[in-house]
Amino acid sequence: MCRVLSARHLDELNRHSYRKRYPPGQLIAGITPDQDWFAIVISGAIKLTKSLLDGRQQIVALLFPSDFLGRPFGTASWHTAETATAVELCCFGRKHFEGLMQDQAELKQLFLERTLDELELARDWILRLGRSTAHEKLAAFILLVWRRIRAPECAFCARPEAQQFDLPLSRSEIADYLGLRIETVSRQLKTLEAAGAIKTGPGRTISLKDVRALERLT
Amino acid sequence: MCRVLSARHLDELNRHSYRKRYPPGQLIAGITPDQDWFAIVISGAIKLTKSLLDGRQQIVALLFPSDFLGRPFGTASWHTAETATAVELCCFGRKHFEGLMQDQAELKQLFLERTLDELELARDWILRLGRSTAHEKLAAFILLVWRRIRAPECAFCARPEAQQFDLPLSRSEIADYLGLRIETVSRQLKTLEAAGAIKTGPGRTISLKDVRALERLT
DNA sequence: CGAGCCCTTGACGTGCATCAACGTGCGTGG
DNA sequence: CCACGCACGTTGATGCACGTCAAGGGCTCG
Repeated sequence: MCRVLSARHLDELNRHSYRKRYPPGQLIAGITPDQDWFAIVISGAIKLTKSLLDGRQQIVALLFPSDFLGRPFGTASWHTAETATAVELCCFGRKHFEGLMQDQAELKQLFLERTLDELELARDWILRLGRSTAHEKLAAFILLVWRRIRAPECAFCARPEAQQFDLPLSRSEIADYLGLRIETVSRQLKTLEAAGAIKTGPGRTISLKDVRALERLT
Repeated sequence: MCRVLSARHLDELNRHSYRKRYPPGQLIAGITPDQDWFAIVISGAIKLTKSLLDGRQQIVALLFPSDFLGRPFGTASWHTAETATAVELCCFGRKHFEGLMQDQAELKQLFLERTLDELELARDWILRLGRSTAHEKLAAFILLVWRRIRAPECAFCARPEAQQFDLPLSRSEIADYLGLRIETVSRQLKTLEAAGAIKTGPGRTISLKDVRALERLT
């Protein structure tokens, strides 16, 4: 945001924002049709999930630092938001943020372009879910996390060159993200490890051994 | 658009627009990073498809009358657009449309909200692809087409009460949309027919026999 | 009439789900 | 201290939904 807003506008924005912190695995209240706030992710990772009536559920998006959370303007956005790791948010009152957008064309423009980017990402994911095999999905997932974690917006997440990092999701969350079962996730990780592409550590640690091989798999 | 723009603005918009018609199954040129126009679908249906390097492809969105086609502002949107049926578009020069949006807050606001809706739809589809079985996918697809075809924006498509209509896609396109194979699509349609939910006619005709049953399947 | 699509139908194969058992680490309470 | 439960992950055996392969039917077009 610093790139598009003037110092004066940034000031105004900051005066009306407040920080919130959440522990891992916590439902973030208020993601309902009448949600009254709006936020930007400062650190951590957030899952947006949708589910069918019988309980099957699917993570439809992962949010990382610099991503927006919440839907201003209008109608229901029917999913839940839950923290995957510890999370810090920068929040605004919804009405207030909408007002700021109306006043400051640059802010609205930024939000619009981000939304277009999100749409593009969602459609990429549609391609993945519809047309990839289990190991392709896992390779894509690992690379996606790696890229987001090293991104400049994520200043405190990891050194740019780190080949080793922690996945922000548990096995069952990965399964929900990739449209698989947890056993399949486990087995495919072993397969990737056997192929020499990665090395799984204790907990959720993972080391990249052969990025090229992973990329070839996607 | 008539709802949000003043008569004067509508006039201005119209003066700078032009109509284009396409036959079925035709690639719509210019959906590339440097696309120089922008359009609204007047009639017909358009497929947006993405594909992997080895040729597997997936339809990531279907556009119906009143939907926007094209990405203003900035970066590449990497997919192709192809007509499914005969299509009529209302086009604008890209630069010109961007200018209009900057001048007329209501237009930009409309576009933003539409984009947010599209994002929501894309995520619903992620849930479908990740977590539904083949017949659930088909039931959902049939209902989706039915609803869009009866929608008020689609004034000339079908009578609101029509239980019989034509699918805008061939079997292999349906397969590409649902992440299935064409044989599976064919068989699942038969299953739905055997269950008394639909009746398949000649060509792409379909009649709904039991909407409730279809809805229960989704 | 034959060529080429699109669609259907059947037989068969396989990737992933399902079911079940077990190991591991961690907190809780006896 | 161990016993216990519990969440999480792994591993193996089995099953099934959907993919794959192959053949054939109906349609349109030259």
